[in-house]
Amino acid sequence: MRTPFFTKNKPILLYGVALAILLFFLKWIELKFVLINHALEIYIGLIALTFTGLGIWVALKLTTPKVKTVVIEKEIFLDTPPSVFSLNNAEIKKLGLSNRELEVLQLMAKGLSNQEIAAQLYVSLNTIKTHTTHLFEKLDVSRRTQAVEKAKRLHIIP
Amino acid sequence: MRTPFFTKNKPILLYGVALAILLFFLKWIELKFVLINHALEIYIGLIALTFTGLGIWVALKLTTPKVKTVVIEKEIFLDTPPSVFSLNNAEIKKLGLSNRELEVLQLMAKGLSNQEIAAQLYVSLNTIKTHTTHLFEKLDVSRRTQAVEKAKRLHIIP
DNA sequence: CTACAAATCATACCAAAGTATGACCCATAT
DNA sequence: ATATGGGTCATACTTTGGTATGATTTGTAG
Repeated sequence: MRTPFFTKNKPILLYGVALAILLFFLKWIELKFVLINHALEIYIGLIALTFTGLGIWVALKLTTPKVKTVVIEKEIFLDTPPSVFSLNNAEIKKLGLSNRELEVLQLMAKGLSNQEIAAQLYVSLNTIKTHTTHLFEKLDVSRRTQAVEKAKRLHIIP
Repeated sequence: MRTPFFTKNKPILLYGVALAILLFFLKWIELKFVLINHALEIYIGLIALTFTGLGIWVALKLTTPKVKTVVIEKEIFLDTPPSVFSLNNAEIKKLGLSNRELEVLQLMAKGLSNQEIAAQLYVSLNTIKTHTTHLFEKLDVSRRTQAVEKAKRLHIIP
């Protein structure tokens, strides 16, 4: 990033100009005061005062400000936690659920009856009953509501 | 809170002492330089330099440090949205669910049988059956799995 | 006071869910 | 070739769930 010369050295240039003006001013004062005897102390006092002020001004202009970094934590709420995909597949394998059993489980979770599930999958009611029996054994439950609850808890189904 | 006098005015006292020392120093230089003709410019230059330095030093000591505050917003993702309480209560009122019906619904969602729910609530199986019938009417469903699914969808239960 | 909703319980019946057992087909791994 | 596991289906039976109807009690709002 290129910073223009003037902008970058502004304080220094200002200092130079101010110094030049002051020197002229002091030369003028000198001419006035050399005529008056015993006025050297006042002259020096004025110089001291002026340059002290100049020093203060320069210091204030040149000091780089301290940077204070404040980190504000902004909470963002998500209703879909991004960790759903890896876990469920692992659980399905661990439980040994077959494809068909998984399909039945998903329809079961939607609240469908065995009859409705059978219609959906174009198989007989008895087949669905067999699948549900196997499902309950593998999930270690005895009722469909428990199966759905456990499956959701294990992130097998959304 | 009481700040000790010395600690509070330390820079000012230091300035005073430094000033006193400098004045003595300058007086000594003056005695030396007045003997040399045309040395006034050098003398004044030294004074100017010295007091500029003094001004800078005083400024740096006295000024409260400039603080530039940089605010960085850090996003934190949470998976529990806090908007669950107002909505469900509104839904419960809208559906006209009674306290007891809600209790039954919650236990139902855990996968408990009517028998188990009855035992939990210390009432008879028939009572639970009555509650579930009312629940199904109000939720406009015909099976417990559907009731649980719908209740979760409406954020009535976690 | 009374009308009403909530909560309780009962009896009876039908539908759905769940269990047990056995059988068949088919692809795949041993 | 055969053992294995997934998927299919059936029969028979038990348990649970759900519906219908009616009754009692209690607290509360009009």
